[in-house]
Amino acid sequence: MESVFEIIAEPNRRAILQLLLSSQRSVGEIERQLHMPQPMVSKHLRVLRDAGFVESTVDAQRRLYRLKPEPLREVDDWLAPFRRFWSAHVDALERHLDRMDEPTPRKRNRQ
Amino acid sequence: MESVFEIIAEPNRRAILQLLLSSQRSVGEIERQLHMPQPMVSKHLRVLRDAGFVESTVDAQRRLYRLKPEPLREVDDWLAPFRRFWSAHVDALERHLDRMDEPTPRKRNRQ
DNA sequence: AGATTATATTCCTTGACATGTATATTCCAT
DNA sequence: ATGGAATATACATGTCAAGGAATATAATCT
Repeated sequence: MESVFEIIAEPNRRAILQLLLSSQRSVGEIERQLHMPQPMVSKHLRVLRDAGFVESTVDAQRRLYRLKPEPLREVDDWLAPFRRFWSAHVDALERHLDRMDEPTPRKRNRQ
Repeated sequence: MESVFEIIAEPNRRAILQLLLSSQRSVGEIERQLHMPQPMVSKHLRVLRDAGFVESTVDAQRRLYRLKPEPLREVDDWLAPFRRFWSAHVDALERHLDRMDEPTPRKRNRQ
């Protein structure tokens, strides 16, 4: 479980991150708002914390978790070169790129 | 294997998508450039095609695969609300949000 | 101190998926 | 038609992580 991508592949973890967008939360709050069993919340938070997505603060018996979104930058960076592709005239751009670096210039049938 | 996030969680699939950024490629080209066995390439391409990440064109015995990055938009959209968090003054923003929606206003020790 | 609340961890099971090997399919060339 | 190249599929295997149940740890309150 190293990759940032694997970590956000889990829907519950994404839900937790989204929940933390608005404010920090205790484990119990997350548990209630997302309707997940408490051990499950703790386990996902552990993964998120180890990967640097969240950090925790002690408040009595509670642990308050807050967002630390730096790791998401890696996803954003990976995504960057793809953005130009969905910039409206996708088709034109696609075809332009396809003309470069033709493997074998031959007749070609659309499937 | 429904989720866009799960699909790009696989490193080889991300590599294929990145390779297709510059130009369309045949399966054999992908195989050679990424040093992956051919069945593996075909299988990952199958997943990517089913999910709408790529489309294929027939060229003799070859299949040319090209990028179709629309599904990545979902990732980009999900990422959007997090972007403001890494906008330089992360700390200030964090603290601001933490002041809202306090669970129980009590003394709080930094961990 | 004992009871209660809040969170973390351990153990176990199960399912999903990536990979490898082998084989099937399809198309081209001679 | 036969052989070979390119790609896809089928089958078997191993791994890994998510999920559930139970329990451990830690802090609070009376």
